[in-house]
Amino acid sequence: MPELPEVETVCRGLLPVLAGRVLVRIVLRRPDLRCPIPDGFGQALTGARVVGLVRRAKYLLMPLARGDQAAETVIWHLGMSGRILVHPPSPAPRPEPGPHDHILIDTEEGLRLVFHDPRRFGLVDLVPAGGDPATHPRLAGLGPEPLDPGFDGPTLLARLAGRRGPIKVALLDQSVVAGLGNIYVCEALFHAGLAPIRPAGGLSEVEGARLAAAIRAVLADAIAAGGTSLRDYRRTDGTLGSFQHRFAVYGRAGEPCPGCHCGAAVAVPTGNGGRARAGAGNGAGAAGHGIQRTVMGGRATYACPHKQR
DNA sequence: AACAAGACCTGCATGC
DNA sequence: TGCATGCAGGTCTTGT
Repeated sequence: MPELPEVETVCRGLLPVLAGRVLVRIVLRRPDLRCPIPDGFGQALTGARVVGLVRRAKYLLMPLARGDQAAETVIWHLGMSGRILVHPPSPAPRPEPGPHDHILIDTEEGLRLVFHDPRRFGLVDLVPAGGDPATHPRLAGLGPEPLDPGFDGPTLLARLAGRRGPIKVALLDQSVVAGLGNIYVCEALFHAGLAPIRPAGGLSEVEGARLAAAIRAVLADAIAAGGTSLRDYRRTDGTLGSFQHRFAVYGRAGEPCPGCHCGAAVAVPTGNGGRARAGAGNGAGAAGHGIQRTVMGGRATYACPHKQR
Protein backbone atom coordinates (compact mmCIF):
# COMPACT_ATOMS: atom_id res chain seq x y z
CA MET A 1 0.00 0.00 0.00
CA PRO A 2 2.06 2.79 1.23
CA GLU A 3 3.51 4.69 -1.68
CA LEU A 4 5.24 8.03 -1.45
CA PRO A 5 2.18 10.12 -0.43
CA GLU A 6 1.20 7.72 2.33
CA VAL A 7 4.73 7.59 3.72
CA GLU A 8 4.96 11.37 3.50
CA THR A 9 1.66 11.67 5.38
CA VAL A 10 2.90 9.32 8.09
CA CYS A 11 6.14 11.29 8.28
CA ARG A 12 4.34 14.60 8.70
CA GLY A 13 2.07 13.12 11.32
CA LEU A 14 4.86 11.57 13.34
CA LEU A 15 7.45 14.32 13.24
CA PRO A 16 5.79 16.83 15.58
CA VAL A 17 4.81 14.04 17.95
CA LEU A 18 8.20 12.36 18.09
CA ALA A 19 10.84 15.04 17.60
CA GLY A 20 12.91 15.43 20.75
CA ARG A 21 11.30 12.46 22.54
CA VAL A 22 13.47 10.01 24.42
CA LEU A 23 12.69 6.34 23.82
CA VAL A 24 12.65 4.33 27.00
CA ARG A 25 11.18 0.91 26.28
CA ILE A 26 11.29 -1.18 23.11
CA VAL A 27 9.35 -4.42 22.75
CA LEU A 28 9.98 -6.66 19.75
CA ARG A 29 7.02 -8.99 19.64
CA ARG A 30 7.79 -10.62 16.32
CA PRO A 31 11.34 -10.49 14.98
CA ASP A 32 10.69 -12.04 11.57
CA LEU A 33 9.45 -9.23 9.39
CA ARG A 34 10.47 -9.23 5.74
CA CYS A 35 14.00 -9.23 7.08
CA PRO A 36 14.94 -10.13 10.64
CA ILE A 37 15.02 -7.14 12.95
CA PRO A 38 18.77 -6.42 13.29
CA ASP A 39 20.65 -7.46 16.39
CA GLY A 40 20.94 -4.61 18.81
CA PHE A 41 17.83 -2.82 17.55
CA GLY A 42 16.29 -2.52 20.98
CA GLN A 43 19.56 -1.46 22.61
CA ALA A 44 20.17 1.15 19.90
CA LEU A 45 16.81 2.79 20.55
CA THR A 46 16.61 2.48 24.31
CA GLY A 47 17.59 5.77 25.91
CA ALA A 48 18.10 7.51 22.57
CA ARG A 49 16.47 10.79 21.60
CA VAL A 50 14.63 11.23 18.30
CA VAL A 51 16.32 14.01 16.35
CA GLY A 52 13.97 14.15 13.40
CA LEU A 53 12.09 12.16 10.80
CA VAL A 54 12.48 12.36 7.04
CA ARG A 55 11.15 10.43 4.08
CA ARG A 56 13.29 9.01 1.28
CA ALA A 57 11.28 7.21 -1.42
CA LYS A 58 8.97 4.91 0.59
CA TYR A 59 11.35 4.75 3.53
CA LEU A 60 11.21 6.71 6.79
CA LEU A 61 14.54 7.71 8.32
CA MET A 62 14.63 8.50 12.02
CA PRO A 63 18.00 9.82 13.21
CA LEU A 64 18.74 9.32 16.90
CA ALA A 65 21.11 10.99 19.33
CA ARG A 66 22.55 10.31 22.78
CA GLY A 67 23.28 13.54 24.56
CA ASP A 68 24.73 15.74 21.86
CA GLN A 69 26.29 12.79 20.05
CA ALA A 70 24.68 11.54 16.84
CA ALA A 71 23.66 7.90 17.21
CA GLU A 72 22.10 5.36 14.86
CA THR A 73 19.44 6.14 12.28
CA VAL A 74 16.37 3.91 12.17
CA ILE A 75 15.09 2.94 8.73
CA TRP A 76 11.43 1.93 8.42
CA HIS A 77 9.61 0.50 5.44
CA LEU A 78 5.89 -0.15 5.67
CA GLY A 79 5.75 -2.80 2.96
CA MET A 80 2.23 -3.44 1.71
CA SER A 81 0.26 -3.34 4.91
CA GLY A 82 2.39 -1.60 7.51
CA ARG A 83 1.24 1.20 9.80
CA ILE A 84 2.87 3.23 12.51
CA LEU A 85 0.32 4.35 15.05
CA VAL A 86 0.74 6.66 18.02
CA HIS A 87 -1.14 6.03 21.23
CA PRO A 88 -1.22 9.00 23.62
CA PRO A 89 -0.25 8.59 27.26
CA SER A 90 -2.98 6.87 29.19
CA PRO A 91 -3.37 6.41 32.95
CA ALA A 92 -5.38 3.27 32.33
CA PRO A 93 -3.61 0.00 31.58
CA ARG A 94 -2.99 -0.31 27.86
CA PRO A 95 -4.97 -2.91 25.96
CA GLU A 96 -3.07 -6.02 24.99
CA PRO A 97 -1.31 -5.47 21.64
CA GLY A 98 -2.88 -7.23 18.67
CA PRO A 99 -1.31 -10.15 16.84
CA HIS A 100 0.14 -7.91 14.15
CA ASP A 101 1.56 -5.24 16.46
CA HIS A 102 5.17 -6.28 15.95
CA ILE A 103 7.15 -3.44 17.56
CA LEU A 104 6.16 -1.27 20.52
CA ILE A 105 8.16 1.81 21.41
CA ASP A 106 7.38 3.85 24.52
CA THR A 107 8.69 7.35 25.10
CA GLU A 108 9.61 9.01 28.35
CA GLU A 109 6.34 10.92 28.30
CA GLY A 110 4.26 7.77 27.96
CA LEU A 111 3.54 7.92 24.23
CA ARG A 112 3.45 4.56 22.56
CA LEU A 113 4.48 3.97 18.97
CA VAL A 114 3.12 0.77 17.43
CA PHE A 115 4.42 -0.79 14.24
CA HIS A 116 1.54 -2.87 12.90
CA ASP A 117 1.97 -5.00 9.77
CA PRO A 118 -0.31 -7.97 9.04
CA ARG A 119 1.52 -9.11 5.94
CA ARG A 120 4.97 -8.57 7.38
CA PHE A 121 6.38 -7.14 4.16
CA GLY A 122 7.65 -4.18 6.12
CA LEU A 123 11.11 -3.92 7.63
CA VAL A 124 13.24 -1.96 10.04
CA ASP A 125 16.99 -1.55 9.89
CA LEU A 126 19.71 0.58 11.44
CA VAL A 127 22.34 2.87 9.98
CA PRO A 128 25.34 2.81 12.33
CA ALA A 129 26.15 5.94 14.32
CA GLY A 130 28.00 8.37 12.12
CA GLY A 131 27.01 6.48 8.98
CA ASP A 132 25.41 8.09 5.96
CA PRO A 133 21.90 6.73 5.36
CA ALA A 134 22.25 7.49 1.65
CA THR A 135 24.87 4.76 1.37
CA HIS A 136 22.73 2.13 3.09
CA PRO A 137 22.20 -0.80 0.69
CA ARG A 138 18.45 -0.24 0.59
CA LEU A 139 18.76 3.44 -0.21
CA ALA A 140 21.90 3.66 -2.32
CA GLY A 141 20.29 2.61 -5.59
CA LEU A 142 17.19 4.77 -5.38
CA GLY A 143 16.37 7.16 -8.21
CA PRO A 144 15.53 10.84 -7.85
CA GLU A 145 12.74 12.13 -5.62
CA PRO A 146 9.90 13.18 -7.92
CA LEU A 147 8.93 16.08 -5.66
CA ASP A 148 12.43 17.56 -5.58
CA PRO A 149 12.66 20.83 -7.51
CA GLY A 150 15.14 19.33 -9.98
CA PHE A 151 12.81 16.56 -11.12
CA ASP A 152 11.64 17.42 -14.62
CA GLY A 153 11.17 15.98 -18.09
CA PRO A 154 14.87 15.78 -19.04
CA THR A 155 15.71 14.12 -15.70
CA LEU A 156 13.01 11.54 -16.23
CA LEU A 157 13.93 10.86 -19.85
CA ALA A 158 17.57 10.34 -18.86
CA ARG A 159 16.51 7.69 -16.34
CA LEU A 160 14.33 5.97 -18.94
CA ALA A 161 16.88 6.02 -21.75
CA GLY A 162 17.65 2.62 -23.21
CA ARG A 163 14.69 0.87 -21.63
CA ARG A 164 12.46 -0.97 -24.07
CA GLY A 165 10.01 -2.40 -21.57
CA PRO A 166 6.65 -0.72 -20.87
CA ILE A 167 6.72 2.71 -19.24
CA LYS A 168 4.31 1.35 -16.61
CA VAL A 169 6.86 -1.21 -15.48
CA ALA A 170 9.79 1.21 -15.64
CA LEU A 171 8.07 3.73 -13.38
CA LEU A 172 7.61 1.05 -10.73
CA ASP A 173 11.39 0.52 -10.70
CA GLN A 174 12.61 2.52 -7.69
CA SER A 175 15.97 3.14 -9.36
CA VAL A 176 14.21 5.10 -12.11
CA VAL A 177 12.02 7.27 -9.89
CA ALA A 178 11.83 6.80 -6.13
CA GLY A 179 8.54 6.40 -4.36
CA LEU A 180 6.02 5.56 -7.06
CA GLY A 181 3.83 2.49 -6.67
CA ASN A 182 1.11 0.86 -8.70
CA ILE A 183 -1.66 3.32 -7.92
CA TYR A 184 0.18 6.53 -8.66
CA VAL A 185 1.87 5.15 -11.77
CA CYS A 186 -1.56 4.35 -13.21
CA GLU A 187 -2.88 7.77 -12.27
CA ALA A 188 0.16 9.68 -13.56
CA LEU A 189 0.12 7.91 -16.91
CA PHE A 190 -3.55 8.73 -17.27
CA HIS A 191 -3.02 12.42 -16.57
CA ALA A 192 -0.05 12.48 -18.94
CA GLY A 193 -2.16 10.83 -21.67
CA LEU A 194 0.38 8.05 -22.15
CA ALA A 195 -0.48 4.39 -22.74
CA PRO A 196 1.12 2.13 -20.10
CA ILE A 197 2.46 -0.16 -22.81
CA ARG A 198 4.56 2.54 -24.45
CA PRO A 199 8.27 1.65 -24.53
CA ALA A 200 9.90 3.53 -21.66
CA GLY A 201 12.84 4.76 -23.67
CA GLY A 202 10.74 6.00 -26.56
CA LEU A 203 9.08 9.09 -25.08
CA SER A 204 9.54 12.45 -26.77
CA GLU A 205 10.77 15.51 -24.89
CA VAL A 206 7.22 16.86 -24.74
CA GLU A 207 5.88 13.56 -23.43
CA GLY A 208 8.66 13.34 -20.86
CA ALA A 209 7.86 16.81 -19.58
CA ARG A 210 4.15 15.98 -19.46
CA LEU A 211 4.79 12.77 -17.55
CA ALA A 212 7.13 14.40 -15.03
CA ALA A 213 4.56 17.12 -14.41
CA ALA A 214 1.77 14.57 -14.06
CA ILE A 215 3.77 12.53 -11.54
CA ARG A 216 4.42 15.61 -9.45
CA ALA A 217 0.81 16.78 -9.63
CA VAL A 218 -0.68 13.41 -8.70
CA LEU A 219 1.68 12.99 -5.77
CA ALA A 220 1.06 16.51 -4.51
CA ASP A 221 -2.71 16.02 -4.73
CA ALA A 222 -2.48 12.72 -2.90
CA ILE A 223 -0.38 14.20 -0.10
CA ALA A 224 -2.89 17.03 0.24
CA ALA A 225 -5.62 14.39 0.59
CA GLY A 226 -3.69 12.56 3.30
CA GLY A 227 -2.83 9.63 1.03
CA THR A 228 -4.90 6.72 -0.20
CA SER A 229 -6.71 4.29 2.10
CA LEU A 230 -7.91 1.16 0.34
CA ARG A 231 -7.70 -1.45 3.02
CA ASP A 232 -4.76 -1.23 5.37
CA TYR A 233 -3.42 2.28 5.32
CA ARG A 234 -4.09 4.61 8.23
CA ARG A 235 -2.56 7.89 9.23
CA THR A 236 -0.68 7.91 12.52
CA ASP A 237 -3.81 8.94 14.40
CA GLY A 238 -5.72 6.02 12.87
CA THR A 239 -7.78 8.13 10.45
CA LEU A 240 -8.13 7.35 6.76
CA GLY A 241 -6.63 9.14 3.78
CA SER A 242 -9.08 10.24 1.12
CA PHE A 243 -7.26 10.18 -2.22
CA GLN A 244 -9.01 6.92 -3.18
CA HIS A 245 -12.11 9.03 -3.85
CA ARG A 246 -10.20 10.96 -6.48
CA PHE A 247 -8.81 8.14 -8.58
CA ALA A 248 -9.27 8.78 -12.29
CA VAL A 249 -8.57 5.20 -13.37
CA TYR A 250 -7.23 3.03 -10.55
CA GLY A 251 -9.75 0.35 -9.65
CA ARG A 252 -12.28 1.78 -12.10
CA ALA A 253 -12.34 -0.91 -14.76
CA GLY A 254 -15.52 -0.71 -16.80
CA GLU A 255 -16.34 2.84 -15.80
CA PRO A 256 -16.38 5.71 -18.29
CA CYS A 257 -13.17 7.62 -18.78
CA PRO A 258 -13.23 10.85 -16.74
CA GLY A 259 -11.03 12.48 -19.35
CA CYS A 260 -12.60 11.75 -22.72
CA HIS A 261 -15.91 10.27 -21.41
CA CYS A 262 -15.69 7.30 -23.73
CA GLY A 263 -17.71 4.33 -22.52
CA ALA A 264 -20.15 6.61 -20.71
CA ALA A 265 -23.31 5.23 -22.34
CA VAL A 266 -22.72 1.67 -21.24
CA ALA A 267 -20.80 2.17 -18.05
CA VAL A 268 -20.92 -0.58 -15.47
CA PRO A 269 -19.93 0.98 -12.16
CA THR A 270 -18.07 -1.38 -9.90
CA GLY A 271 -19.95 -0.06 -6.92
CA ASN A 272 -17.44 -1.45 -4.46
CA GLY A 273 -15.62 1.58 -3.21
CA GLY A 274 -13.00 1.76 -5.88
CA ARG A 275 -11.66 -1.76 -5.90
CA ALA A 276 -12.41 -3.39 -9.21
CA ARG A 277 -13.19 -7.06 -9.43
CA ALA A 278 -10.77 -9.12 -11.38
CA GLY A 279 -11.92 -9.48 -14.93
CA ALA A 280 -14.17 -6.46 -14.79
CA GLY A 281 -13.97 -4.02 -17.61
CA ASN A 282 -14.97 -6.10 -20.56
CA GLY A 283 -18.41 -4.64 -20.94
CA ALA A 284 -17.51 -1.02 -21.48
CA GLY A 285 -19.04 -0.54 -24.86
CA ALA A 286 -17.94 -1.11 -28.40
CA ALA A 287 -14.28 -0.91 -29.38
CA GLY A 288 -13.10 -1.26 -25.78
CA HIS A 289 -13.89 2.22 -24.58
CA GLY A 290 -13.93 3.20 -20.93
CA ILE A 291 -11.33 2.30 -18.34
CA GLN A 292 -9.74 -1.06 -18.98
CA ARG A 293 -7.82 -3.33 -16.66
CA THR A 294 -4.85 -5.26 -17.94
CA VAL A 295 -1.91 -6.95 -16.23
CA MET A 296 1.54 -5.54 -16.84
CA GLY A 297 4.65 -6.64 -15.04
CA GLY A 298 2.37 -8.87 -13.01
CA ARG A 299 0.44 -5.89 -11.65
CA ALA A 300 -3.06 -4.67 -12.32
CA THR A 301 -2.95 -1.74 -14.73
CA TYR A 302 -5.80 0.67 -15.38
CA ALA A 303 -5.96 2.96 -18.39
CA CYS A 304 -8.23 4.52 -20.98
CA PRO A 305 -7.09 3.23 -24.37
CA HIS A 306 -8.78 6.17 -26.06
CA LYS A 307 -7.21 9.00 -24.09
CA GLN A 308 -3.86 7.32 -23.37
CA ARG A 309 -1.73 6.73 -26.43
C1' DA B 1 21.92 -4.01 -18.16
C1' DA B 2 17.29 -5.01 -18.80
C1' DC B 3 13.59 -7.91 -18.29
C1' DA B 4 10.24 -11.73 -16.58
C1' DA B 5 8.67 -14.64 -13.18
C1' DG B 6 8.30 -16.29 -8.73
C1' DA B 7 8.58 -15.80 -3.80
C1' DC B 8 7.52 -13.75 0.60
C1' DC B 9 2.67 -13.47 4.13
C1' DT B 10 -1.93 -12.50 5.44
C1' DG B 11 -6.68 -10.84 4.98
C1' DC B 12 -10.52 -10.14 2.27
C1' DA B 13 -14.01 -10.65 -1.45
C1' DT B 14 -16.01 -13.69 -4.45
C1' DG B 15 -17.97 -17.87 -6.21
C1' DC B 16 -19.52 -22.39 -5.60
C1' DT C 1 -22.52 -21.54 6.25
C1' DG C 2 -18.20 -23.17 4.88
C1' DC C 3 -14.57 -23.87 1.82
C1' DA C 4 -11.46 -22.89 -2.17
C1' DT C 5 -9.65 -19.54 -5.01
C1' DG C 6 -7.71 -15.31 -6.54
C1' DC C 7 -6.22 -10.83 -5.59
C1' DA C 8 -3.87 -6.89 -3.13
C1' DG C 9 -0.67 -0.83 -2.12
C1' DG C 10 6.22 -3.69 -2.45
C1' DT C 11 10.62 -5.53 -3.06
C1' DC C 12 14.05 -9.06 -3.60
C1' DT C 13 16.14 -13.04 -5.95
C1' DT C 14 16.90 -15.94 -9.71
C1' DG C 15 17.31 -16.99 -14.40
C1' DT C 16 17.42 -15.57 -19.25
